[in-house]
Amino acid sequence: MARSSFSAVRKESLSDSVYRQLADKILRGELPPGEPLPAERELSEALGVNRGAVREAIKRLQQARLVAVRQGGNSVVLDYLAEAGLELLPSLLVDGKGQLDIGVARSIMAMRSALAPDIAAAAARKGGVALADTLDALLDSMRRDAGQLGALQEHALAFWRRLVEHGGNIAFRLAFNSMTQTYVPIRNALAPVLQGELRDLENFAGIAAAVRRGDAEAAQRHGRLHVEIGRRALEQALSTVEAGGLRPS
Amino acid sequence: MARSSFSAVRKESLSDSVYRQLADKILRGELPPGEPLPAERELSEALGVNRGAVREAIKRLQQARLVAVRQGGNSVVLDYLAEAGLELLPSLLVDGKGQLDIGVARSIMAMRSALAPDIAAAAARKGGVALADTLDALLDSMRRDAGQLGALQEHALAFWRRLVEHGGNIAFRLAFNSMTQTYVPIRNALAPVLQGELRDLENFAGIAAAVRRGDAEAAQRHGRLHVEIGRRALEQALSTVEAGGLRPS
DNA sequence: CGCGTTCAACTGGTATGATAAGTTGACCAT
DNA sequence: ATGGTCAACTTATCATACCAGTTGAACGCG
Repeated sequence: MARSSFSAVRKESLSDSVYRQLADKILRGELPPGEPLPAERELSEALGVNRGAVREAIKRLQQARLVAVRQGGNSVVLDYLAEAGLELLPSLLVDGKGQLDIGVARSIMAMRSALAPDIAAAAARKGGVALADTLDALLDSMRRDAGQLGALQEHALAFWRRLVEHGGNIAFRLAFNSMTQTYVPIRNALAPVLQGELRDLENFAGIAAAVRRGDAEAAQRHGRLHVEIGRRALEQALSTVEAGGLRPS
Repeated sequence: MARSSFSAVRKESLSDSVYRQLADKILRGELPPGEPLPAERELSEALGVNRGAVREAIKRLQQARLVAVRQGGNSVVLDYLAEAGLELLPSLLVDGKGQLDIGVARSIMAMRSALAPDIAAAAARKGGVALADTLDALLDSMRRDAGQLGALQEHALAFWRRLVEHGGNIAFRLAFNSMTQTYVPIRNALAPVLQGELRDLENFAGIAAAVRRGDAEAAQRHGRLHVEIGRRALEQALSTVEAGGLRPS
């Protein structure tokens, strides 16, 4: 019995489609910073949709800081490298055609390496025994499903989610959300690459034990060792492919 | 002669206003997760605006992952702690009434402490002499404006911006953007608190020198020492006020 | 020529009302 | 209990106005 023989039918609204098209053009550089966007009326005619749909899409581009809008003048494209927030990561990692950007992947792993140790440390400071118990339960699940990479992956993600939920740091939590949303679409392609990290139950256990003792420093150390395994593995995998391009999911 | 005796006139569109109102209700917990949003027609009537404005606002809420929308049913409020991305930080730090959330401020400083060292390290690896030159120029400006906290603050922000621009890590860069957008609205209130860090030209110089040598480890060390100054200072300031509440700008 | 004024032709912002399409829950027949 | 029907919701989309701010070229005055 497969985990999901069926997948949700995709339903994309018109404004979603318009947003994706415009965002993709901007992120690919086809619409460079400073370039004025076509008028809403032009766009709606060119795309064959109502002007309301175009306006909704442009409002979202504005929120993502991809364009600046002002009444009376055309909307202009902004420099997303200087303006956009972390929520843009998923669109940057895999572009409109499903191609994976290796530089972005490297960047994400580096950021993960920077944050994960401190997430573990914060959890150790604030989590307490209750958190340690749920972490131990997850460790049991990991040991039970040691052979199934996909299951291990889910458990690992849940492990980190617990840590970040109980660390009391909302910035870490939001950043974790952004990174998770980037990770999930490509997790199947990533599982074999990260298997060394996924099977590193030693540091998972080390973190759990450190949380139980309230030992922030130990949690930080185990966290750092753990994610470095994955970072190195991905680094090696990327440098061999470097131009091939993995496919999401 | 003040730096800016005039400020830009604020112009908020109707949909912006609707968005802020709804987002504030959600972030304050007035509209808890799972709660269905009023129908678009109800909202437009209650707020006295046309339905298009409401729809644009809801599209933005959807993009921020504050609500889930599906045709035929009411939109429902999501749990932003579990869904939203880092771009939500500014709205969380200072709420609709301009009150500053101390826990959020602490979180941000912790995240800054986690990222800054690695940002400096990445810049040292990739920046080269060209970056070092611009950093030295900024150092000169800092020494020249040593007495003016506001100017120092601008220079420090530019210093870090240069580092993150040349580190070649787009995740760091986007996260930096998100944090900067959080920082700017309250920077005037923060300047006196962070003055110890702003006047720490020693570690700024250390980072610049490390960049010139391509010494990532030294850059990381100086970066860590530097931001820890500010983190400790804010920690102390917050624990004394703890319930007072600073005002932005 | 230089410089401000005017104004028509843009742009986005708001409003109204109609129709299509999907969801929900009560009701009913089997 | 199960599944079908249907009316009353909801959001999605559309078309067409008109309001409001920007822009640039044409104009006129010194």
